[in-house]
Formats: sequence, C-alpha cells, structure tokens
Amino acid sequence: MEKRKLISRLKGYQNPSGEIMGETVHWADKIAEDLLRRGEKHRIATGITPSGHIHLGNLREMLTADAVRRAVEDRGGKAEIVYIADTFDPLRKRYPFLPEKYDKYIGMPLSEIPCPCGEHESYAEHFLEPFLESLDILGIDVEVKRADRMYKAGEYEEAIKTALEKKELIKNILEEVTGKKCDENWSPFMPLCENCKRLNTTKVIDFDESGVYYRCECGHEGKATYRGGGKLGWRVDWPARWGILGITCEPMGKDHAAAGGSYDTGKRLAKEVFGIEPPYPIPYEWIHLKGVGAMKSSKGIVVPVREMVEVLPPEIVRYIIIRAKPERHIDFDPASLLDLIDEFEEAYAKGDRSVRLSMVENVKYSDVPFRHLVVVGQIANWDVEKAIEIVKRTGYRVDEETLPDIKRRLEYARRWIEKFAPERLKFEVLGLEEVKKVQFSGEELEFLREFALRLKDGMKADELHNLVYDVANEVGLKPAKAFKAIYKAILGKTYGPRAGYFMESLGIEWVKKRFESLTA
RNA sequence: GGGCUCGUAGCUCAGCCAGGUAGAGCAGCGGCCUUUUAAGCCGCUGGUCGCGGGUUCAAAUCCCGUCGAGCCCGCCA
Repeated sequence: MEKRKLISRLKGYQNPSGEIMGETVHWADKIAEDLLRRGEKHRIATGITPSGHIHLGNLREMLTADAVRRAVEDRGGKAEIVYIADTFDPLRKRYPFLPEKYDKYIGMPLSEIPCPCGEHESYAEHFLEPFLESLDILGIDVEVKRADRMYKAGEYEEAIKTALEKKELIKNILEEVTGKKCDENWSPFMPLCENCKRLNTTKVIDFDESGVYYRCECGHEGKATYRGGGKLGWRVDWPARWGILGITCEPMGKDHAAAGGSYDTGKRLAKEVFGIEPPYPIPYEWIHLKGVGAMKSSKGIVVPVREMVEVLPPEIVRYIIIRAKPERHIDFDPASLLDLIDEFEEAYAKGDRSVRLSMVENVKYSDVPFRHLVVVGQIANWDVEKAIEIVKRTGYRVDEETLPDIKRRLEYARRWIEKFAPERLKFEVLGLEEVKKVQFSGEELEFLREFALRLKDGMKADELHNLVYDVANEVGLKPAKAFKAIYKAILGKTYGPRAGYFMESLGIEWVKKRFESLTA
C-alpha cells in the first residue's frame, strides 16, 4: 500500500521519458516513442491530392508528419517523409473555381489535364508547385513522389498484377469490412481509356501478362499497360504503396480513420493481399476557418498555404498546427493571430516543446515582439533602416546576431499588416501638410503646445504617458480628449497605439517638432 | 445503422494513456498610477471536471450507461 502511494506520487513529478517535472509529454514525442518501440528507422507517408488549392487543413498532414519525424530523430531514431502527390487521380468534378470548359476533363487524371493558368506542365503541377515551395519555406524536408510518374515508371506493376490475381479476395475483404456490395463489374484496377483519356468510364474485361483488356463507355475497346495504362482504385492503391515505398507510419484525415474507412480496409489488404504490416496510423482532425467551417478546396473556403507563408513567419504557421494534438479540431481565426504570436513568443522564452518543434532551422529568434515590429514598421513607413533605428532606440538588442531575424520578421509584419491585419491596427504617420488640414479645437492646440514644451529628451514611455495626464489636467482638458489630439496630430485619426509607447517609438524630438509646427 | 473525436473557469485549452482530490493563457475586477486608449508588473474573482452509476482507501483520470456538440463511413483520400 505504501509503495503504491509513493509510486503514484512520483508519477506526478516525473514521467518515463525523463521530461522536466510537471511538463506534459508532447503528442509528437509520445508517437515517436511508440514508433521507436517498433523499430528505429521509419518512413512516414503523406499524401495530398493537388485537385485544388492546397490549404492549411491539408498542411496538417505534412506538419504532423514533420513533428513526428523530428521527435523520432531527437530520440536517436531515423525518419524520413515521403510525399505522394496523387497526380494520377481523376478530376472528380468541375470545381467552382474552374471555367466551364473543364467539364470535358472530368474523369481524366490530373497529370493529363491542361494547367488552368497555362504556366505549368499540367493541372496537377499548377497546384502542386506552389505547395512544394511552401514546404520548402516551412522547412519540411520530403521526398516527393508523383503518382502518375510512379505508375508510368512501372513501380506499381507488381502490385497491380497481384491485385488483379487476388481480385476475389480483395472484393471479399472490402465487402466484409465496409458492409457494402461491390459492383459486379468491380475491379481493383481502373484502366485509362486510350481514346477519351478517362479513368472512371472503363470496365475491365480480362488481363494477362502483357496488359489489361477493357471496354470504355465512349465505345473504345483496348488494352492497358501496367505502366501508366491505368491506376488502382484508392482503397487498393493505398496499401499497395505502403508496400512499394516501405511505409511505417502515416498521418491521415479522420475520414480514412473512420470504421469501415480506407484504413480499415487497407490494414487487411496489406496483410492478406500484399503480405506487409500496415503503417502506424495518426488520425487527425480538420481545420476550420473561424465562423466559416471546414476548409474545403471544392467549396473555395480555403487559406492557400502559399498565401499563408507569404504573410506569416514559417515558425508561426508550424506552431498553429503543432501546438494542437492531431485529434483536436483547430478553429483558425486570422483575426486573433497577434495573440497567437504573443503566445508563441512567450512560449519560446520558456523553451516550450511545441515551439521547439516549430522552429525552422537557422532561425535565431530575436526578442523583439512581433507586435512591436508591426507598430515600428508603420512608423517607419516600412523603411528598414529607419525601423531598425527605432527598434534600437526602444531598447532592444540590435547586433549581428539579432539583426537578420529582426529584418526577417519586419518584412513579415509588413505583409501581415497589408493582407491580414484588422483595420484598427493600421495607421500611417501623416506628413505635416496633411495634418494641417485636420480640424483642431482651441483647447486641443493649447494642450499640444504645452505638451511640446514639457517634452524632454530621453523620456520613457511611461513618463510620456503620465505627462499626457499632467498636461491635460493643467490645461483643463479631459485626458481622453488629450489622447485624441495626439493621435490626430500624428495620424489624423482619433485612436492609435498606446500613446506613451507610441511617442517614444516616434522619437521625442520628432513629436516635439510636429506639435510645435502645428501650434505655431 | 456503424464509428471517431470532443464536453474541465465567461472564452481557448492543459491535465486523463501509467488514479492521489484541478491548472494555464485570455477576458473581468483591483492595485502600482487623479489613467478605457494596441505597455508592463502584482494581486483577486471565477470550475458539483456534461450527467448517472460502478471499481477503489482515493476517480477529471479506469469501467458501464446516458445526454449534448462536431464529424466521418456513399470505392468524390
């Protein structure tokens, strides 16, 4: 009894992985431990179909894999990520973002359809390329496999033959697990019609060592090769690729993970048809857009990844996903990004595990808050040298070590302000001529004049803040009005950043001159 | 019909796997400071852990049931 008590007490303070007391084990570390118990080398598969803009929700698959990869490596194991781009999938329907002429491509493999903008090799590449660029920016190192090339190169050949030979077994497993009857013409293989180039309109008649005989709805009859002449249906394709690529772990959307879903069938097909062990599954939840719903390429409700990495530092994009356990919904709210970044920066200072898993290599994070950069940048009108001056003046360390990161995040701050920031946070320091057009009352001018007189070099934010109240009281102006006068004199608006802090950032001398010129 | 995930403070969540009697951030309130202004620090308020049973010396945690929310399973990953 005593012993048990002691043991359970201890558990509260230390867990088996030796993490610091009280700290929760990160989900990626937990999974890494499971994986390492099975073996020390891992190949993690990811797969996203480039049928439309690849968005934040899709990115979860990649980042889940990447966090696990890092966790495995942190523990001395080896892991790599393979990204299979399903470029050989047929176009399911004409999505809302496609012109009408794309109707005729429905059923054709994405890799064989012309690019919507004309600048890429194919439809698939049009969406794939920006995504691959994003992966690079996010520091996600992957081996890219394009499904159409895998098929064309014959990597699937053996698996296709196995599937055709064991068609009845596969059919039985599918029917048993899903509880649904397969069509009587069902085949694990979908030939690509040579005539109309469609995958979903052909029926398999027979097959031999040299190919698969089929008949298409378009009237064409022909023979498909095992090398790019068609593809396996998804539920068979998946376990087949596990074997071909030696996959040991794979994150998957919850649709696959559902009972009777493709992981359930894949698991049995892997063992009973292909004779391999299915990978360790990591089911993950969807990412919703706050107030809008699940991100769906097909509905056009997306934040394309490429757009996000333009505007947000990669470590922040990673953090959004890595901080949440895979099985939890993420309600992404662009409006509260600044709060999230605050949280990130605070967690960074504490050495938080999610943050460490989010940092992209070679980034030395400086201690200038992103929030500050947003204000500083706007004051400097995004002149980098000027902005750096202000950062320095406001008390942050600027040297060889911190400078690259300050510049880097200043640039993100600029883009964020331009694209994502709420209006309330935007401002522009007006030129004197413009400010002179703004209407001021007599008492406002009196306040500004007196305030300018009382300004002294080297005053700090809180002193400036206090001075507003002091002077306002002396000239008999309500503090609220005094603040408005200050903002009007600088921004032409009645609100702005915290006044003391703001004026310190602008520089006392500048503020003094501005107020004097206005009241002269 | 089958299944998954979630339900803990006003909000977002941690803690559950390996039971020891509840934590964080934000919000709110108060103070530093005669102070709503996009700071900071300190403090405070705030939870019958959805509900009901069971196991146990002990349950947010394990088991059974139940309610609520979201979602997945139609070879549209």
